[in-house]
Amino acid sequence: MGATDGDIMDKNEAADKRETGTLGKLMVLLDIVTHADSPMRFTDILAVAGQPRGTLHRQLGHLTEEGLLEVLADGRYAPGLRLLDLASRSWARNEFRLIAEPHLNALQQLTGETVHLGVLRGASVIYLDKVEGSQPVRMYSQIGNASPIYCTGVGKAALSALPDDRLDAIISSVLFQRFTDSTLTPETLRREIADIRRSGNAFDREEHEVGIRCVAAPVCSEDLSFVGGVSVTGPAYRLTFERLEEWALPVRRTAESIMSGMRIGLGPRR
Amino acid sequence: MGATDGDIMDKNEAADKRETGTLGKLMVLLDIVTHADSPMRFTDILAVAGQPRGTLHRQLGHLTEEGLLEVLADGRYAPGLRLLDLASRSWARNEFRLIAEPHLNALQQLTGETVHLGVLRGASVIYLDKVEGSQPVRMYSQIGNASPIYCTGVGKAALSALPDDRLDAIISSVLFQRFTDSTLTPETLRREIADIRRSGNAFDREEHEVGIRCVAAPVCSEDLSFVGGVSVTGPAYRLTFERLEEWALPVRRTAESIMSGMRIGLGPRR
DNA sequence: AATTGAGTTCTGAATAATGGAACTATCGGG
DNA sequence: CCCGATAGTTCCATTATTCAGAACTCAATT
Repeated sequence: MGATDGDIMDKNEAADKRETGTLGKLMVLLDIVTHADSPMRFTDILAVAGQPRGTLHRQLGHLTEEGLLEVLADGRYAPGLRLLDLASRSWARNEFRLIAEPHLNALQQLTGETVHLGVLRGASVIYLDKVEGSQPVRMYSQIGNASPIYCTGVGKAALSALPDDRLDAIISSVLFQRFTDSTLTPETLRREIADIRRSGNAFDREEHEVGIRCVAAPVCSEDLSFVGGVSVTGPAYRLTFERLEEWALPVRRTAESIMSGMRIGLGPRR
Repeated sequence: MGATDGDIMDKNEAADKRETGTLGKLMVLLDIVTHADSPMRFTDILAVAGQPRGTLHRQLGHLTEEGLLEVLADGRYAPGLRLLDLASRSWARNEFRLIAEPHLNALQQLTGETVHLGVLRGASVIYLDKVEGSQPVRMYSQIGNASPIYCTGVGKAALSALPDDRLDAIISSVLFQRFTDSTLTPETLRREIADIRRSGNAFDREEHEVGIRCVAAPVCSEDLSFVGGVSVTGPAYRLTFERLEEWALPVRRTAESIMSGMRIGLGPRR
């Protein structure tokens, strides 16, 4: 199982200067509960939320009332079903995903491996879509997942599309966790970004999970409102280094197709 | 393409007596935007939200700031990526889903058809999980989807587990849309519910989509904090009426296994 | 240049959130 | 059975946010 990262988008998320008032406070709670490994009791939340008991109680009540949280039989709080409902709609109609979909399928056909579309959010990559071969594998298990940016092909590809100031801001806000022997550090990451900018391709050589490699290429809109990447991922025994090189170009081509689709689909304000 | 229902959980959702203050108002907006077929301009939202311009502007600003909404290049509002992030976590750790998973897989193996786990939320069914055969079909396209309760096997199974008062409340709050020639009306639904209670199985005989049939059975926790169902779904040419009968028992067995798993997993307040 | 439409900013007044304390319920000993 | 904890809920005067509407900016239209 791929390590899920709990603590990556710390500062970028919270320390945004602007305030969102009541909503912001509630979202902090929602994050606490959804990030927990298992449902939390009132007191558990109280300990980390740093709010007076009365206040917390009302806030959790409101979140529950709205279906964003759920109270289990034993009183513990878990994420609510409304989230699934909201997300499924948000996913189904996502413009970028819709534009990319046919190109992702084509790339999957060509390579026979799993193809991903990911997008940068804060200091994480969120997988927007995934096209697999024939195996009946759990799909939701990836889509929507937030993954670290410094050890996934899509993440590094996305970073390479950013201007230096935003790149620096992100790199310094992330804490680098070591997943495998090959996981990058801030310094090696910077060097790699330079390579990616030159070649147009990012690679993941078992940097996140042993035995998993990928080739990726950046996909972004002109105004950088969308910054992400496409990738082809597979097991190391099939994705030899030659294979990775061989697919570098098709992946880049796919990225370009998606980008030109975005210009058509989003350019004219219909 | 299966019809997606926009307008089903009207009253139950909104007319809940309790107020959630600021959060409630913001969630209404979020619903408006996520329910829209395409991104909405400020003025579009203004028209349906019934809020003063200034107020709406700030509210949308807050939602955007939190990543729940996104502002596209042309200023239109679309659902934000944070929703995916929240939902993926909420799904991955959902207790009921985790308990049901192995049983769903077993049922899929046995029947070779697609197996669903759904749960009642308000007056809709939300699909919590789906196990398919070999076809590489889009999974997210179902999970999280809210479907009508009166014309899906899982929906009818779930209803049959409810006490009469809650059943009545739901039936009267839903507006029955006619999807196919076989779609039920409030009256025929009530009659069917009675059948389901007797036999333990719900069927969908092309009531939602022509050519699609299913057998389902109710799954619920003792305290009715979870009310849902499992189903086996497939094309009419494979799921003959004899087949449906043949699988009625295995589906019921699966439902029972899940329920006993829930008693073990949820009973003792660990 | 004048008009309309779309979006943003500002303000005192209205409303909802806050936090502390008091209250209740449940549990584990002694 | 009672005591003291621990856990969760309710209350209410105070305070901070949100509200509504008007005034304002900016662009496109005529």
